[in-house]
Amino acid sequence: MEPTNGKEACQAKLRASRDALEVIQGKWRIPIIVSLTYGNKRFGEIKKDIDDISPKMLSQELKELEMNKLISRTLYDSMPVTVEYALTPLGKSLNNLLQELLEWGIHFRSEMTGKEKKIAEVVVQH
Amino acid sequence: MEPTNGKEACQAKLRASRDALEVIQGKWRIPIIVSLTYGNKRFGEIKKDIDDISPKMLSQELKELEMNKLISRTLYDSMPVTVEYALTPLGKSLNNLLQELLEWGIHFRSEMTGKEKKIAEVVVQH
DNA sequence: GTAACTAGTTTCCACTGGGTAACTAGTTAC
DNA sequence: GTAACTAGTTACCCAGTGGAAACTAGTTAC
Repeated sequence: MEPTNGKEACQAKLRASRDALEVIQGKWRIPIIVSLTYGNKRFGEIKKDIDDISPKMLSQELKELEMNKLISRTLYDSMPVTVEYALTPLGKSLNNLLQELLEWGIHFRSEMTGKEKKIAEVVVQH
Repeated sequence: MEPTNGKEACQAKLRASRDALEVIQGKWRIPIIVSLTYGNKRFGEIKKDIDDISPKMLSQELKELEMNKLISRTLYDSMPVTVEYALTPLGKSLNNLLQELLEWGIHFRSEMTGKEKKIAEVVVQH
């Protein structure tokens, strides 16, 4: 990634990143999508995968993801009513992004373990 | 990405994604990093790139990013004091992730433009 | 003196992301 | 009847995110 002089290129990238972030941001959306990466799931199953999410937040974030067409919701009126959530093609198109995110998460953790997280010394140059 | 049966694999990915999110999350951090992708910059220059960020938030998020070793801060006591921010190797290691994020942002926008964002009809199956 | 440049800090306030807990509602099993 | 399963909803509360505006502080130029 060259430090190109293109001011417009930088602005374009800033716009694209903010477009993406608007949809993906928050504590729970990515984890929910990761969970659905392992097959279609019902409300309670996602809740079990991400055990510290509250039903309120899960419900709320599933609605948001559905509105943005990243997941689909299918209601089965079986014996006890069940609902199945699944990734749409658009949701599945997050595959590469998720892969990079996961790899970086692992990389970051390995870089950090054992290292103190203090502010680096300020370097004064004359 | 196969819907493998591995419950442990899913849990491992959930952990990795949440590790990464903890560092990257928020409205401003990714945009700041994108800006620094285009070369080392001073406070005022980043502010100019991301013109709707307040100095308070920029200062606060730069500190967080520095604490997590994603960026470095160098003070030059030149005529007017200047401060230069730069990506560390760890910050630069976000390259692939950023690339995927940007591409997905563009993809998402093109998928969405012209399409109404309403909740899909509920499909009832017997 | 005043203005302008640098890089922030401080205060005050609003919104909302998110947590907890209790509650709804329909069906099956006992 | 009660309990248990499904999938949520609702009400209340708090801490943190983020915005606006004013202010600090050191130096240079006029």
